[in-house]
Amino acid sequence: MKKKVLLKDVAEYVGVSTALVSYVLNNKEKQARVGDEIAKKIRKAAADLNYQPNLIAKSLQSGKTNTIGLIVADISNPFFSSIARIIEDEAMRQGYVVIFGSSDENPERSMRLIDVFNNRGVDAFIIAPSENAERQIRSLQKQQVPVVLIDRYFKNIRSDYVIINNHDSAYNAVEHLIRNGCRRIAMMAYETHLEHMQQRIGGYRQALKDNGIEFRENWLPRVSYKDVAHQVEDYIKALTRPRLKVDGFFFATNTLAVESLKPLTRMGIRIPEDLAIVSFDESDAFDLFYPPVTYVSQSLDAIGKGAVDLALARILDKKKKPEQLVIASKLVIRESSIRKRSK
Amino acid sequence: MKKKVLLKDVAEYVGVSTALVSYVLNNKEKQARVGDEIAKKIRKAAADLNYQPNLIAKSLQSGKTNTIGLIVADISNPFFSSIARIIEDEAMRQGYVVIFGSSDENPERSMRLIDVFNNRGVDAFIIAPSENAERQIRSLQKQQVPVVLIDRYFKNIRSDYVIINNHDSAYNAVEHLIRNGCRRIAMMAYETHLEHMQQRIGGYRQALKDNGIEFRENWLPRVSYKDVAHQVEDYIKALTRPRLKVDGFFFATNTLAVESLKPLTRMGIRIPEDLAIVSFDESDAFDLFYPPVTYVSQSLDAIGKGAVDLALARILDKKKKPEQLVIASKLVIRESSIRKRSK
DNA sequence: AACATAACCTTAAACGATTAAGCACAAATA
DNA sequence: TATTTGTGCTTAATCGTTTAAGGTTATGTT
Repeated sequence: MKKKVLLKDVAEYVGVSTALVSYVLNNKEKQARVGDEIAKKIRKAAADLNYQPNLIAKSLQSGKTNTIGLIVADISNPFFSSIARIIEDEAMRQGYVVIFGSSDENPERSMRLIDVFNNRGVDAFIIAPSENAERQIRSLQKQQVPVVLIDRYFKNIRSDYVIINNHDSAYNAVEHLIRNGCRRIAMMAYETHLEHMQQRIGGYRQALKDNGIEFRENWLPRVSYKDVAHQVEDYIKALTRPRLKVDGFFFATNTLAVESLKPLTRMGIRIPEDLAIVSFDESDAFDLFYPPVTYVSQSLDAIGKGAVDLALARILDKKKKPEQLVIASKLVIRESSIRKRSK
Repeated sequence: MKKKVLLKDVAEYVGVSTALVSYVLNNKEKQARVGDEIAKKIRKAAADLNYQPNLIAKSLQSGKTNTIGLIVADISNPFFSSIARIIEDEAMRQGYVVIFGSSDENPERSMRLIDVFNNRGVDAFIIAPSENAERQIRSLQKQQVPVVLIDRYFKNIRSDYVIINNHDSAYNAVEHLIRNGCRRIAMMAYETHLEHMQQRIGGYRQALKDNGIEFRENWLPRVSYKDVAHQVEDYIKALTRPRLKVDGFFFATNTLAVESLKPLTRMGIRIPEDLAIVSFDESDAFDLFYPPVTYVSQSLDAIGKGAVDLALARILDKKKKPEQLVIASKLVIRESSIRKRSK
């Protein structure tokens, strides 16, 4: 129940000023010309008393918190929590800790988080921005606060970011379906103007076009962020009805796929015979589903590490030119998309 | 690029001392007898200048950070990330932010996290403790730092915690298998002395005993935390071999189940015909797996909210008597455990 | 002996807020 | 009129560090 040990306590214990203790414990003995003897004594005393520096005081003094603020859409989404883990590890290796928040794709919530984190003096932000977050990002940049965007980015904001090539990834995925005999290919996307989603849609449309398949609005349901499960189910029902019937489905994210697979299974739709399937992102469920689901694999490792690297680099040099990392994706082909083609 | 607006700036702008500004912006005008006129002016000025208080300075002064430190085994595990999300929401509602870390079931890492978070002055910890973390928890308690344990707890530490009734939950799960005609029931557990795991094992053994089934060490593989996938596969292979062959399997966690289902599917073992299955925790994969997996559902909501409540209560009263919350679990019965019994 | 230099340590002002104590003046009381 | 009480504000210490600037000795140089 003794009170916390302060720098002052160590100083008194040894019989020197706090300045000396500070110098020694921060390994500035050389510059401060501290005697070897006394330095040793100070270190010993600090250890004996189990002195732990108050990092808040340190931060106030130095203007550094060694904290990274991570804002994602939803930390309970495995895609984001996996990235969070990578970021945590990488940050920890470099002496940083991570404070996180979920924006829920909601600009107000995102803004609140950004403000709070900023007032707490995070040294850098890593953000998977929600729609309409441009102003917030710009504002941070104006204040010279390091920001790295992940997963999503804004065309008209020059910033550090780490993404994958969404257009090509989608293109490849859809082309893969076509090569496997699909001609009536739907894509389920989220209703958002966010660039990454538009790119994925673009890739889908381009693949159709390049293969002489006409695009149909009907085939591109756009799910809004609220009450996803219901909407998904409705769309799945509609698109598997005879009139619209599709033979291939490309899902723009793991949640869309997972939510879609539930009604598909219930309805007894055979995969890939009735419907071939490819999804973006990964999920444990994709492995265990039968048949295993083909998916576009993003290297979460590369994204997380890249984001931390860019963030730390910008902390060191706030004026540096923004860097963009485009991580390669990989189409992991499983049975959900492989049709035995009738020659 | 203007420098940050400080309290002092607001004060100068209005032409008063910083004290007044502080009183007004903290709604202490009454106690400090600030004039109505000037109070209005101050508020206006703060808004005009977009003053944002430096929370670090505030923390240093007040000794409060409004931060909760969350330490789990692995934030990328959906079980923990889902709880993290609940905790985040609940904490945010109460004006707290969350900083998190993954212990990886490793006491050294756990200790490092606890130290760092503690030196940053988190107001409370919410911890899913790893094995051998007793000392660390005790040390926090001695320092009067609020700690709430979740998911796991220590028999010989009096602390706040939120858990489910592991013994009974396991008992029910295993009994359910027995009622469905299983007699040779294995359980896959983690190799740890942590109480929650021992309780689950205890429930399993008790259920066997109460139903006249003799316990066999062979049937209880204990997986250590490193290289889980490999071990799991080996155990699955061994236990499905004719000599040991089991007809029911109870998994102590979602990761064990998910990792087990992979080799089981590859090996073409039919579920539930060849092997009936029940798992602890939940997972998207349990819904999509065919057949859907029976599982012991913990109310993550109740756990998360409960943990935050206990934490905040203890922040308010550090001497209060430790409280224990035992959340009810629910066995969600799906086809993976339902055998058509031959009468 | 007189002074410069080096070696070692202390003082005190920051960092940006909060808040107890005190000061000056006006109004109320006697 | 003198004294008390109340009102509205300022001053300055404080939280726990860091660090520039300065202060004392001891040592070296001439």
